[in-house]
Amino acid sequence: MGRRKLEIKRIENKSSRSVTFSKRRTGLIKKARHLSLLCDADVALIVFSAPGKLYQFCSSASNSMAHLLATYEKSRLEPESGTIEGDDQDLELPLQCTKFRTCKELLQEVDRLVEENNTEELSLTDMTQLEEELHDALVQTRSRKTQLKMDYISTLQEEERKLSKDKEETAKQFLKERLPKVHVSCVGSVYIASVEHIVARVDEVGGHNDLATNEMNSLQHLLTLSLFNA
Amino acid sequence: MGRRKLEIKRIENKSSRSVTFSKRRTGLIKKARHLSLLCDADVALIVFSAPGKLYQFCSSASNSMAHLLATYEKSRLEPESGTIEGDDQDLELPLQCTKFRTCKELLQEVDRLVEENNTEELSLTDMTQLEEELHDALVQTRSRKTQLKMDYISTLQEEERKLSKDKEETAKQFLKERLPKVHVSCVGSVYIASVEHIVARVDEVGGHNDLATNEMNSLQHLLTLSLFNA
DNA sequence: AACTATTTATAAGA
DNA sequence: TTCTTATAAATAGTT
Repeated sequence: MGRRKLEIKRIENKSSRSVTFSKRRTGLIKKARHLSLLCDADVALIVFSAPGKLYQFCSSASNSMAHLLATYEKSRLEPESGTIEGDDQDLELPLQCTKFRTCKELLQEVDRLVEENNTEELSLTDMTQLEEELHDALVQTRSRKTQLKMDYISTLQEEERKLSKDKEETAKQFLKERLPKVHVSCVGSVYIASVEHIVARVDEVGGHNDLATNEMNSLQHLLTLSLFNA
Repeated sequence: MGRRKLEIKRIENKSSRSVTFSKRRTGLIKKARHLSLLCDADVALIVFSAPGKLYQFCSSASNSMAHLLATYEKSRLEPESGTIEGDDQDLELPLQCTKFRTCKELLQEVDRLVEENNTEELSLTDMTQLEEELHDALVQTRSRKTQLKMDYISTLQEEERKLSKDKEETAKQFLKERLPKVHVSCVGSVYIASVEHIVARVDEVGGHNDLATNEMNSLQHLLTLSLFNA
């Protein structure tokens, strides 16, 4: 939408790329805000410019970007819901990468290629292919590492929920001992509803964070899995 | 942009809200993709519909949503860079919340309000105000909890970087022992560059995840901080 | 930073 | 739901 139709591919001119980035980023964040306001949706948007500067938007429905991301992490553990757009390299890479199940096998492959071309040069094509395969393995490894971190976050959250429940009853008892004065003075249901609202809220506040040592150990286990075990 | 101008506020009609959500979500994801393609930017978009269904987009520049989020978490630890749009409740709440530094003080405040109005009702306004303050404290607490998790992720990542460095030299030595055959057969600089590229990449692959127990303990410390200590 | 000719997105209607 | 179309909104190239 402008003076002429623009092909959707990388803008080579650095200056116009930067101007377009600025304009479209603004527009995108605006549209994200409109979507969340109009449709009561929860939206998080993260943009890194090519030079690596961060821009972000998060709808007010969630407390913060961090909170929304936590919700996202929880939800992605239930893969039945939701759709995914964009490049999902996991769909493309496994075939190539299964060749290199371990770092050892990868190095053996290097050996094999070198030995095959004993006195001859390893062709540039061979090297490029190998480089690509290494890159793919690297991508997969990073993805796996990140996945492990995400999994751990959900472990944390589960632990947290358990502890919240433990404290729930205590907190409820505590407040109920102090609030009967309010109940006595209430003549309608409005105040009682308010008080119970507060009790419910304090229950939520009551659950704070902690960690069991055995959870720690299981994480350590997860994270010491060896490379390429996708 | 349609038959008439639309006010940007929640669409009350459920059916048109749903239709609008569907259309605008599609448009938003399309624009996110265009921004990433045109401007070489890295974009992550997460949308939850009001009923809680997840939709997401992630640009191909990042390996995956998980990878981009990890990058995001890293970058938000360097607060000098980037801008934040959307509701940042941290900017508004601290003044009100400092009143309730601890859960104990909060409960004392409930006591005080109840005693002030001994035989009289606690006014609805009082209750609403108290409710708001409790809510604010809750929001702040959640935000703090999430921040602690984020901090821990960066601790993980730092530990990981340290271990990567330790393994770097080992991996480099290992590959250099096996690759001289390639160097010998190279007549130009092209192949050497390729080989060194691979070495550099394998260095990256070499650094895999692990955890020191003392890091665990320090996390446990962080997460057992009491409520309302913002 | 503005401007404005065009393209693109989409609200309402079919 | 999906398509159509009138109109609003975004923005590419220009100043």
